[in-house]
Amino acid sequence: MEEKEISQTVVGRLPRYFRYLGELKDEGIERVSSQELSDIMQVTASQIRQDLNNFGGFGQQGYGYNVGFLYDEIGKILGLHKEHNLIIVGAGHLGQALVNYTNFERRGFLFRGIFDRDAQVCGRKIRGILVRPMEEMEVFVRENNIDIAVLAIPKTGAVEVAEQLVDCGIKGIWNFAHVDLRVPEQIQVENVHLSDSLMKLSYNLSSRENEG
Amino acid sequence: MEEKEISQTVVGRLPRYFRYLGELKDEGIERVSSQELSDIMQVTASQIRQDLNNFGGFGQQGYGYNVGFLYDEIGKILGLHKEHNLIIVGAGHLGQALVNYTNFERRGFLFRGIFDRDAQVCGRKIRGILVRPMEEMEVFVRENNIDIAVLAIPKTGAVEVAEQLVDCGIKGIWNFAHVDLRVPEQIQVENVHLSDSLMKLSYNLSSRENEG
DNA sequence: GGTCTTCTGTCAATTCATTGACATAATTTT
DNA sequence: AAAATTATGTCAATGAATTGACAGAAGACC
Repeated sequence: MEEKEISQTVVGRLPRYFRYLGELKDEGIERVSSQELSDIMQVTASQIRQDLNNFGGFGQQGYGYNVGFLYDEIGKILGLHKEHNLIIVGAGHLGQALVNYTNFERRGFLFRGIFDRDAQVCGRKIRGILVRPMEEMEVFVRENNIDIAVLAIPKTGAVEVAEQLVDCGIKGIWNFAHVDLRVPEQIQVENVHLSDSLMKLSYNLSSRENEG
Repeated sequence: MEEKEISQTVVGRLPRYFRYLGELKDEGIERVSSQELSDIMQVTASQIRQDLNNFGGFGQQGYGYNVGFLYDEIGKILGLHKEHNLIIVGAGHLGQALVNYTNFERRGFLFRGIFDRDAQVCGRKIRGILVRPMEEMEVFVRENNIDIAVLAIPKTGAVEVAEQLVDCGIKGIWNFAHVDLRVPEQIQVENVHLSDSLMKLSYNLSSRENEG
């Protein structure tokens, strides 16, 4: 169905377009040109046109882009028109924080279950969702049509859990564990390596210092 | 002091090198060649050599790289030999999760203060650190030599808080708020846009489906 | 100590990403 | 209705990142 392979560089920019278009929409703005967007978003107009054209001609010469239409289209491209069933593995501070962040649900990412290896934590509820023992995970994933697993556990054990998840048919893993997962290529992994991000900031702080 | 500007693409890979070298070091391995690292890390040996050479000749022909030495050097490049004083703005679930994640401290990122606009939350302690009202933030930053602020607040208000932080001399912002901050160019901003990351995963899941 | 092997640092080639330019289509103005 | 303006989609040019290739330095071996 997809004509050409889209680079991850482009994909990485889509959510930002989506965000800005959502804001324009909320402000009641109906049309926008690549130049106007360029001014707002601080990227070149050429890049915007190039990026959007990967997915089709959404604009019209002499008019620009219809904000609502483009917003919806990018939403579809990002797969936000479908619902996703998620589980969280790891009910620690981070896992809890993610469950409690309701914006994901608003975009169709529905937390269906939470799993933790700690028996003390199991049985508790977080935002109304029961924390279950790890042993129940595989059956739960199969029975509840779960497509995304959020890995909010320490790196020890993350590889093993990822393997289990792959075995019971998960499609994607949102990985907060500080380790690289080796999974079959049809499984999508999106890493959020917080310490890497902080180190990058640290680098930029020092390099700035050294410049003077 | 820096000879040439290093691209953010390269900088973004440094923490990963650092992580793998740390693991090798922990395993007691003393030397490693770019080819061996290449096999472990799944990147080309050429890229590894190219990346490292941006910062100097750390290796030796016929020998490879000394793991311990290279680990330390990359640590220094990343600025991990210095301590950083951090504050967290926003004592919600995410802010708490970050404070409770002790690995940052281990790398020299020290949480010195937590701030929240909610009077109900102020006065509480999180991992021994007092939550203070926003009004005290500016003075606290100045008096405690804070260089990094972690923005763990909703996007409403984030821009304003960022401005305050810049005014009282912060050097870097680790931004978890879902908004782009406009700050003077000497201030470093590192964004962690979780929903963007999740949308990227969502895109890759759908595009994979469409391929068949 | 001489020979062989290993493996870096670096240059060149290639691939990928971004920017600039413009023909042309649709809109707006008069 | 014609002229003027706007702004896309796309091609070409430029710039950046990645990969490949190899001279030559250091280590390993005999």
